[in-house]
Amino acid sequence: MANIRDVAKLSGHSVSTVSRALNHSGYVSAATRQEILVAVKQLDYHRNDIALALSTGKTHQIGVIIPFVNRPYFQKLTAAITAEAFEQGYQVTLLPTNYQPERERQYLAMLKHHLLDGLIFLSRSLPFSELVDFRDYGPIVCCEDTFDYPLASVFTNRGESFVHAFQLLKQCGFRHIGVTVSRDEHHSQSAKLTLQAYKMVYGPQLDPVLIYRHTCRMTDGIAAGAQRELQQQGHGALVIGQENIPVSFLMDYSTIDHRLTEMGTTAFKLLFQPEIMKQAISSELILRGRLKKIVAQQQAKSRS
Amino acid sequence: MANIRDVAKLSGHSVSTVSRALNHSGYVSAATRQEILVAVKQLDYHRNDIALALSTGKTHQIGVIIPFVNRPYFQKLTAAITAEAFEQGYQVTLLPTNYQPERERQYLAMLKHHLLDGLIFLSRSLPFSELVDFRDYGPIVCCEDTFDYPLASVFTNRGESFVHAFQLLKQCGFRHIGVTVSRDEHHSQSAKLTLQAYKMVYGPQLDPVLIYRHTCRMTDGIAAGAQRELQQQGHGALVIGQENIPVSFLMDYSTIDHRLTEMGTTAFKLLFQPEIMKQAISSELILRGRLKKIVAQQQAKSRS
DNA sequence: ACTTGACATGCAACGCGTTCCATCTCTAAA
DNA sequence: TTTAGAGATGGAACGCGTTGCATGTCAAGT
Repeated sequence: MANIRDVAKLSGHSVSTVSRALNHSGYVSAATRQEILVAVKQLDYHRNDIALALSTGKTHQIGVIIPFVNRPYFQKLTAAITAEAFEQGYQVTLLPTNYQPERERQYLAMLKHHLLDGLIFLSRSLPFSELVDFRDYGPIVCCEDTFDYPLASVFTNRGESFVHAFQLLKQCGFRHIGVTVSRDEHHSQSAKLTLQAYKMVYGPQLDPVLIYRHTCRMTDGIAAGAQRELQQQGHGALVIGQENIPVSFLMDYSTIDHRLTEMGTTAFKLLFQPEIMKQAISSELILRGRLKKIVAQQQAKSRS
Repeated sequence: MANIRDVAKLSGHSVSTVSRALNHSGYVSAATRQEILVAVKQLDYHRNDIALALSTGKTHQIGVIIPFVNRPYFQKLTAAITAEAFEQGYQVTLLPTNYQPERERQYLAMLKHHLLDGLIFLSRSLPFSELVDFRDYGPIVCCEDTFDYPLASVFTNRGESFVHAFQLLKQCGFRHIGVTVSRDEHHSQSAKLTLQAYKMVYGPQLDPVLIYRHTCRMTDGIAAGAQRELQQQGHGALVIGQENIPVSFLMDYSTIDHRLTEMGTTAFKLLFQPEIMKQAISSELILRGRLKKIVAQQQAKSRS
């Protein structure tokens, strides 16, 4: 593998001139540049990006901390981040944690070591206070509300969306509501928000029997599974899912689209806009199936 | 950020002794090691992994070349590779291509530049002949049959699985078969194998009308979509999908499991086992719904 | 008493691109 | 004619961990 010194030798110019010629920085005469390019071609020289990273202190790599790589929520976010990063000349490294704090610490250390130019947390088990300590080593963005902590944050206000969904259900006359959660409300932000929203709309008492636990192992369509069960049992209940995943269209149930693509894109952008600290993304309730009809009827009624 | 020389100075030992102490290589007395560890703690020293990579020529990063990050086939494979890589102390960088040859070339160059220790192709648009040129720069593994090319390969023998599936359908008395393909059979290995298998079982003439084209943009469950349509139309046809994705269970149709997790794991392992060139993974036909019943009846009949 | 080798430690080169600083030329302005 | 400054180029340090080689000590073996 030829290096820049080989090119310098062959072309008869100095290393610094070669570097300038290849980076279009500083002064290099047209003739010299030409000779250098010839040598580059002849030796099939390509810059060693590791050396560059050591020299400049920038790796053009960002890390995405992700609990599980096989959950659609995270996949959608990752896809969006990757696309945006690519656009900007950055590479994305996936950093799976299984929610193990030790792994998260390990990845944070990578930032410290200049292995990464930035870090995006899709979710985390470490407390915000611990993340804050690493801000000095590089930009960190969290894909959730970081409240008063001085940590860049992009998030959909899921709480509001949930309230909205429950209100709609109430208006449509639904009285018995079940909710599914992954971890309990003290560990899962999602669970907390869901239950809070329920209580805000339906009042503080929710029958514990109607809280269903699904496992983190489940890789797709919790709502889809519920929908299937209910259909098979001929039960009259309907389902509202999340993330507008394809199966929700196929199985024709309503869903809350949290605009994850926009969220991912924004997360990447925030890495390099330290002046913006918090960015909210608004989500959308997509009506389908029976719920859609019911809502349409309601609207028709209220109009007449 | 403290570096190894700072630690050497503070501890009163040489840089090489510090390096040896931290890497548990060579001889270092217990007392010296202790003093060095104290200095390390005091300075909050952590090794700069970029410098390490430059020095050793190993980055512990492998690249996964992937056309689209949002397709379940690739996601499953990626998840498996990532898990195995993590296990072995490697990091995975996702390299999305959209099937643009230029991007693939760019990623291959990363291998040349020692930015990556290895490269896994989940799919590609470049010809094998071009990939072969890069073998000297680092290990490359393709997740498809590379035939006579000297390129490491892990693949499920999809052709055989397809033949098996068609044979089963034929035995069960199905006469009118439709197939779906993404790109035409000259560009898509998958399409080619599917059509070949059909012809092998049902004879050379397949009604062109029954070849359905689906788009690459479709992110999930082509078979699921078909199943849905057929059900809605009350059509008697049944569907066989691929990859055993969760929706196939939910919607209760049969599927061919190509064992992608095993495939991904194997792909990673092959990077560092240059002696193994080709590795086949056998797939499995999972019967569900009506097809399962029909096959069961057939078996009962043949037994009696 | 002498050799051998395990044990311990340090020096300096290496990997490689970038960039500050010094030097030199030549032209246009004063 | 002198001079400032643009234009061009090279030298060398820098970023930082690793490792081959040289040097030195000390105890066990002969």
